[in-house]
Amino acid sequence: MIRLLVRNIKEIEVLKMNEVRVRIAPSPSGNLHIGTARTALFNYLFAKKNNGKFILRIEDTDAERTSQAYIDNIFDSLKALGLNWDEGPDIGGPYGPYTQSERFDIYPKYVQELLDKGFAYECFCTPEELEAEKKEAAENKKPYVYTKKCENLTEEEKAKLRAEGRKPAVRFNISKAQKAFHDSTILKFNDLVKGELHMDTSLLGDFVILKSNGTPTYNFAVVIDDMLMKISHVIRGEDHISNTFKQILIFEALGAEVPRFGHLGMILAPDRSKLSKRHGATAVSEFVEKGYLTDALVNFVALLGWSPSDGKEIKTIDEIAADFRINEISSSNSIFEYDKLNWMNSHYIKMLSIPELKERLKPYLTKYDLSELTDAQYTRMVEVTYEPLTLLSDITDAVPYFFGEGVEIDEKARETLDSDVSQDVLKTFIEQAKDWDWTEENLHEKLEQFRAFYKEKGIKPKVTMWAVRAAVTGRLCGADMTAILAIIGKDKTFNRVNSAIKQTV
RNA sequence: AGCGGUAUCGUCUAGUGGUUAGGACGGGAGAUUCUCAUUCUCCAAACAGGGGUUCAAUUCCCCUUACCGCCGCCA
Repeated sequence: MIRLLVRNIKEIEVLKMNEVRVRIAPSPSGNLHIGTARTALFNYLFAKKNNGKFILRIEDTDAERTSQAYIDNIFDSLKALGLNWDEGPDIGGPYGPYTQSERFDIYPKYVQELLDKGFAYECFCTPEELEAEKKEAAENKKPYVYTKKCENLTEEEKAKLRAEGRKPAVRFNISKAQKAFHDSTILKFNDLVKGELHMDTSLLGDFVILKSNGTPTYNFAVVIDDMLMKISHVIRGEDHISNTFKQILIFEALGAEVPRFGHLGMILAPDRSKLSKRHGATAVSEFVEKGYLTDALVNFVALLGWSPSDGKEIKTIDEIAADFRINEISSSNSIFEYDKLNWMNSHYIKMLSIPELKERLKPYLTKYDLSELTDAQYTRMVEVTYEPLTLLSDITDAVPYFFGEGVEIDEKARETLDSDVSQDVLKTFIEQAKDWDWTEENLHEKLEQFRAFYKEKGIKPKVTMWAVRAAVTGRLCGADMTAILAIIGKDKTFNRVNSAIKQTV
């Protein structure tokens, strides 16, 4: 009985060890970047698919570049995208804290362990000395690697340097770790998306793991945190591949289980450079402000590297998760093209219900006085204007003629109004329409008759309507004319048409 | 410079040792419509180049080229 229990516990332990735990670890030195969002998405999808945990960790070891506003932005953006985390700074979890700056007292212990095991050593080189070495390497067109000058300092030498007031940094001894755990200088690992990756670690310089100010560097803090948080799979951008080799060695030096790694291709701007401000929005929050729907953003970004097995590209995040296989992700870079995102966004806008649209459009209608319209009129306005929208914000410029008394006439409309035909149409319109019953249903019928009336005179329906449209809306294209007239009402219509009619002496 | 990675229509991609190399966005043409848009139909558009291996290569191997990334006491 007891034996059975022990066995069960062991099995549970094994299961726990095998539990999928992934993380997204943004550094709060900016708003959540769309590329980071994609990495987060793939981590999230992988976790969901494998019944694992998705963890958020804030990497703020560099205090100078960190700000609370960025942290908030990261939280908000991730939430808006629907990438809810199971453990994180705000909600805690079994392996917290989840903010690196709050973990600073954890790291020294492991630095000491590495020091004790001989996998790390103190380095007293000054920034100036290092700079000189780098410069020399560059002049000789040699790749720069740290000289290991401080590797074998004696206690006396160290004491002397300390007495001079020098504060040491701690460097990781790559060759020692490599030798301890591998037969050659070649380090290999099997990447989840790229397959086997290898690297000659003798080409790597001993890197700093603890800065002279006592704070850990990224490469070290990441390993300690991933180890302590029992991260099973590290999915991140391929710009981290060279870090991965260093990090694997630290895991090994610490006697920790090495997680599995997967490296994603990068997202590039259309000019194949890094996606930056000059290409437009880069932060998720900027896209949202512009009127992109987070569902569309998620769907679009998932398609950068991943493709659905059934060929249907429009999918919810849950559907994508169910269909997600990390090894099927494309390992090449992909270009962020707005064309498809825009198409997808308009598609998602069309899938929104009218009540939902009415609410979501409101932030983009603040320059108008919505109280001019009844709820029924506003509903109708939305119904007849939402279809051509690419962005929610497009609504702003699509609806000015529903508001205010007069209307601004654009150039094309002006030209149209100036023609004799248009003037004739408008005069006739006033004459006929004054007796019309002003319901949309009736207007539809009357306008049809009105067009027929002119068609008999050889005037195309298009031309007839252009005159009315130009007078009432000030432009040549826009929503359904019948609906427009019904919404703005008879008085406004007449006022606008009348003011478009030239007064002849 | 060194090291690592990637290479299918313009873009995102599917796919296979023998296929008319498929889809989506974008582009073009047409239909519908009071306009713009929507919607629908149709069309054009790709295996980077050179060597191998093989009866057969877009697919496997090598080289070249191009592009991306990394070479911090940044993350």
